[in-house]
Amino acid sequence: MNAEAIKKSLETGGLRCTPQRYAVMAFLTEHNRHPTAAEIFEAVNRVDPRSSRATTYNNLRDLVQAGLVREVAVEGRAARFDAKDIPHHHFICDRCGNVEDMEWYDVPRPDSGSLGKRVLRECELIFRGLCARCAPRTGQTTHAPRQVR
Amino acid sequence: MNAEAIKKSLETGGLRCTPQRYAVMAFLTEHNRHPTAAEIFEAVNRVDPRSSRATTYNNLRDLVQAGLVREVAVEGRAARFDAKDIPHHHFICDRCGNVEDMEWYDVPRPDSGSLGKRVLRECELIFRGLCARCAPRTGQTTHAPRQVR
DNA sequence: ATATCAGATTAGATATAGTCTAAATGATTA
DNA sequence: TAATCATTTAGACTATATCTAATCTGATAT
Repeated sequence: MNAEAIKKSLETGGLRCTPQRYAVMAFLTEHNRHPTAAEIFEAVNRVDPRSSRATTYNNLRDLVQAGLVREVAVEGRAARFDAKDIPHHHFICDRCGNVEDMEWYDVPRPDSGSLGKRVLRECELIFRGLCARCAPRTGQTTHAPRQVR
Repeated sequence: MNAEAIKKSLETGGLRCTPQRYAVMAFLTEHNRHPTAAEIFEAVNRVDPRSSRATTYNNLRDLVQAGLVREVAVEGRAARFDAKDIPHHHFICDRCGNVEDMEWYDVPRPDSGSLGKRVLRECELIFRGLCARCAPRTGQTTHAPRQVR
C-alpha cells in the first residue's frame, strides 16, 4: 500500500490524515508482524514525526473503529495490531504468543437458529499451537494446556 | 458436573484438589457466563473457603495449563474463563464485550501446506457482532469497526 | 488576514489487570 | 517424627492502557 492509498483509506474511514496517524497506518501496512502498541509507538518515534504514547493509542483505537486495523487480543500478553488489507486468519503460538497470518478461507456460518437475536458481523478463525520456531523446542508452554501425547 | 466429577477431573489433570482450587473449578462449571478473574475471586470469597487474589490467579493458570479451563482474551478488557466441558465456539459482543457460547461444529482445518512447520493444537471459531441485548440499541461500539450499512 | 472551533496531540497522572516475593501453612513421604 | 514439597497469603510490584487538562493545528467563516 503506497502513501496515496493509505491517505485515501484514512479518509474513507472518516479520519483526517495527520502525520502521526499516517505513521501508525504506514507502519502497520509495511509490517505484518502484528506489533504491539508499544512496538508501534517505538517504531514511529525512531523517525519524525514524533508521537506521544497517548496519541499512538488514540490512533490505534480510531483505526480499529474505522475498520482499517484489527486488534488481536492474546491471552496474558499485550494486544497486537494488523492492517486489515488482505483477509486472513490467525495462528497464535502457545509458547511465544506471536501472531501469524494464515491463508484465508471461507468459514461456515452458524445457522440462524443458534444465532438467535444476535447480529453477526464477522467470523474469525484462530489456530493455536506451536509456531515454526517454537515447535522444535521442548518444555512448557505458557498459556496453553500441556501437550498430551 | 458434580463434586466427584470435579475432583476427578482435577486429579486427571495432575492437580491436587485443594478447597480453593475446587471452588474455582466448581464456580466455572456452575456458571457458563465466562466470568473474569476478578469476578471469580469475588464469587469464591462470598462463601468459605476464602481465597486470595494470587491464589485465584494461580489456580486459573493451573487449570488452563491442565486443559480443564479455557482463557478467552477479549480486546481491551479483562480475560474471561470457562470450563472446557462441552466443546463450543464463542460469540463476543462488540459493544459490551460479553462472551457467549455458540453451538459447536467442526471447523475445516488449514491444509498442511499453509501450516508449514507449525504444530496445530486447536482451531477456534470466534463470532463477532452484537449480542441479543445490545443488538436493539443504537450507538457506537467500543472495539469494533463502525457498522456500515 | 484574522477569528473561531473542532479535532488532534502531548506529558504525565491514574486506573486496571495480572505477576512476583517471601513467609506461613498444609499435605505427603521417608 | 522429620523432611520435603505444594499451596496459600498479603501486599508490593509490573505491565498495559486510559484519562486529564493544556496546548496545538488546520479548516472554515468572517
